[in-house]
Formats: sequence, structure tokens, C-alpha cells
Amino acid sequence: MQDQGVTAKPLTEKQLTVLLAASDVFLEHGFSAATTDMIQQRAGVSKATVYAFRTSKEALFIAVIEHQCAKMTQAVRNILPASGDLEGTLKKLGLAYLGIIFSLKGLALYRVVMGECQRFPALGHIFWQSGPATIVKMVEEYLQNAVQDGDITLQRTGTHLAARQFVSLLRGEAYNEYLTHPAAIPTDGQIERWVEQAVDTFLRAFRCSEKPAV
Amino acid sequence: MQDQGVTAKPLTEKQLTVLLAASDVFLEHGFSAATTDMIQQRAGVSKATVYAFRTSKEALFIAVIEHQCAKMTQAVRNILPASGDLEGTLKKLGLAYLGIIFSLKGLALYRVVMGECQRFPALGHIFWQSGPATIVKMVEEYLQNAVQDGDITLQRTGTHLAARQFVSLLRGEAYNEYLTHPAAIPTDGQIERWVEQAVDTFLRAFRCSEKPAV
DNA sequence: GTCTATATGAAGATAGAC
DNA sequence: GTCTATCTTCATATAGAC
Repeated sequence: MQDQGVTAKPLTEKQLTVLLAASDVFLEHGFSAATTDMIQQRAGVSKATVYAFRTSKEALFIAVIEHQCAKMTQAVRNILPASGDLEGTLKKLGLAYLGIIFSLKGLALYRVVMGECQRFPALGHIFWQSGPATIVKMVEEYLQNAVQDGDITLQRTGTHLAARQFVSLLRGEAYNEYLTHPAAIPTDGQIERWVEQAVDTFLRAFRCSEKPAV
Repeated sequence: MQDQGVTAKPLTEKQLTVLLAASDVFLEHGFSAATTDMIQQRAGVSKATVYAFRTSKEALFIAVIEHQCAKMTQAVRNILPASGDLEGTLKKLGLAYLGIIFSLKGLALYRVVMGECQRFPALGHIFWQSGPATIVKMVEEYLQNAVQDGDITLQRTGTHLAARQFVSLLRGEAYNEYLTHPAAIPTDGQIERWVEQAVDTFLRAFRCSEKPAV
């Protein structure tokens, strides 16, 4: 661990170089197939410098995933839907979220975490909290506002499940499709269409115009 | 490849032993972290027997994933919803599908494929076709029947997207949650609730009682 | 702190007996 | 076809100079 987490950790230039090189290599190859030689070469430093930053390959890998997850959390938390109406809010939020998870790095991070979370269970938890759990919580808040404004009713499912269903619709089958077809990422136009279709279906299922038949 | 695919391949007893042992090891550790020693020991045979079945670790891994995907396709195709009404059909289908993908092996297969589909792109394609694409096609057929019966209208999204949205709702956030928290699998009761909630939301969004406002 | 060079162990694959 | 024993390669990690 070595100074992870809350306490500040002002990385030196070389340390940052190592961390970024290790990120590239681990995100591309996963833990086991990546070698410290690759990382060393990519960073342009010697092996001793790599091991001066973290004392083992495993510790380096954990640092990389924690760093990537922290970056993702930050990106998700920075989403600030401007619009006042629910539809516009959900669309802005959806666009930003899909932009993150459908990026090359977003997809690669997901693949690596899935592949290694059996060996590193802590990383599975961290990823879950950083990504899905965070966006669901944010959606939940916006939905609760919309309930108070009378736009939608969530009595049938509860706020939490409704938020989860929205995020699932948002991600959609396209997520699995692109995860299993590496090297390709969707265009902005495709993402826009997915978002509109997800928001559309969600609002049809939860809009107040329908009777909230519990 | 060596006699994969359409042509029959009557595996000898030892070959099957090796294949099953390799399946266990690869599904637990992924490709790189698994060793031929583990497979050899688990199968109770010598290393020469392992290499007599497939000529390299990579070929053995491909055989394992193809076999697991074929088994999954078979399981999905065997789902035969009995009920005549749409709601019952979707529920039966959903229950069976979630039973497959939320099993220990189903979750493990997904993790391994995700982790290795960068190195083995063909396996990503195979998995996509075996799992998500297959279930979506089946849902599509049932939805089309329901449209002709006048139960639902899919003009807004088209049949294909509607089917994809249903499958996404079905899988839900729970899928990511259990993927990132290995060793745990949901109870049958939980799966039942997820299915009911997914079907409920889906039918609310697509039922004919709503005006198909294109 | 950083580099070069190296020790050490492990894993994929094979040779040769039966 | 199967087993025992082994070869060879390569990756993690360290020792020692600067």
C-alpha cells in the first residue's frame, strides 16, 4: 500500500512516469501477461527504478488499478447535468457516463478488472464502487428530485432499483458488444442514439402519466 | 483447431479428462496465470498426455473456451418458454437465462473471456455470439409473435433494440455486482425478483395500452 | 536514487523408455 | 499413447557500482 488513499502522495516525475507506463502495459495485457520488462522499457527507466516505486509487480498493479478507478470516480462525479427538466438531465448524464465507459481506457479497465478480480478481490470491490455504484447513486439523487417535482413516480420499484434499471438501459447490450470486440469504440453519434433510446424507454416506464398501479 | 466445429470429435476418456481439468483451471485463473502443471495434476495425467490432446497451451485454452461457449449456446437454445402469454414467456425465458449467466461457471467464463479477449480476439467474438447475441435473437422472435398478437408495439424502437433493452434490464446492475464480487452467486429468490422487475418495467414501456406515439 | 548485470526460480515444451 | 525426467527460456527480483 505504502501511502495510498487519503494522505497526499506527491509523486516525483519518475514515479509518475513509471505509474503511467505501468498503466498502459497492465491495461493492455492484464496482470499476468504483462512483464516488468515492458513497463521498464515503456517508462524509459531501469528495473531498479520500477521497484523503487513499488516493491513488487503485484503492488504496482494494485497501484495502477486504484489510480485508474480514482480517475474514473472523479470523471463520473464531475458530471453536472445543467438542464432543469428530467429528460434533459438524464440525457446529459447518460452521454457523459457512456463517454467515460466506452472510451478505450474505460473498456480496457473493465476487461482487466474482470480478468483479475478473482486473484485480487479487493480490486473488484474498488471498481464496483468507483464506477457502477457511483453513477447509480447520482442517478438516484436526480430521480428523487424529479419525484418531488411530480415528473415521475417510483413507488413500484423504489428509487434505487429505478436508478439501476436506468443505468442498465444506458449501458445496454452495446457495452458487451464493444467489450468483446476490442480495438473498436463507438462514435459519438452512436452513443447519442443509445442515450436517447434508453431515456425514452425509461421515461415511458416511469412517467407519471401512467397510473402508479402498485 | 484440429477437428473443431461441425465434424464430430469423439473424445477419448483421457482427452475429456484433460479438457474438463483444463476448463476448471482456466476458468479459475485465466490464461496466463494458469499453468500446464495445474492442469496436468488436476487431470491426474502426465504432461505428455496434455500435449497429446492439444499441441500448445494456447490451443488448449481456445478449445476450453470454445467448448464452454458451445455449452452455453446449447443451454440458451434449450430454453423453451411454455406459457402462451407474453408476460409469462418473458419471465420463463428471463429466469432460465439468468440461471445460466449467474451460475459460478457462467460468471467465471465471462470474466475469463473479458480478461483474455484482447490477446485472443476470436474468443470475444465467439462469446458474444454464443451468449448475448443468441438470447437477443430468441427474445426478438418472441416479441415479434407478441406484436402480431397485438400485445405490444415496437414501432418506436424496432424489434431488435427492444429485445436488447429487455436483455439489458434482465441482466441489470446485479450482473456487474456479482462479477466484481467473486465466490458469491445470487439465490433463486433474488433472480426471480430481478426477472419480475425487469419484465414489469419492460412491459410498461412497450405495452400497447400506451399510445405508440412515434 | 538510478543504473548495469545477474541470481533464482518457474513454466512451456520435448526426448526417450515402456 | 502414456509416463518420467529434463531442456531451455524467460520473468521477477536483487546486488553492487555510481
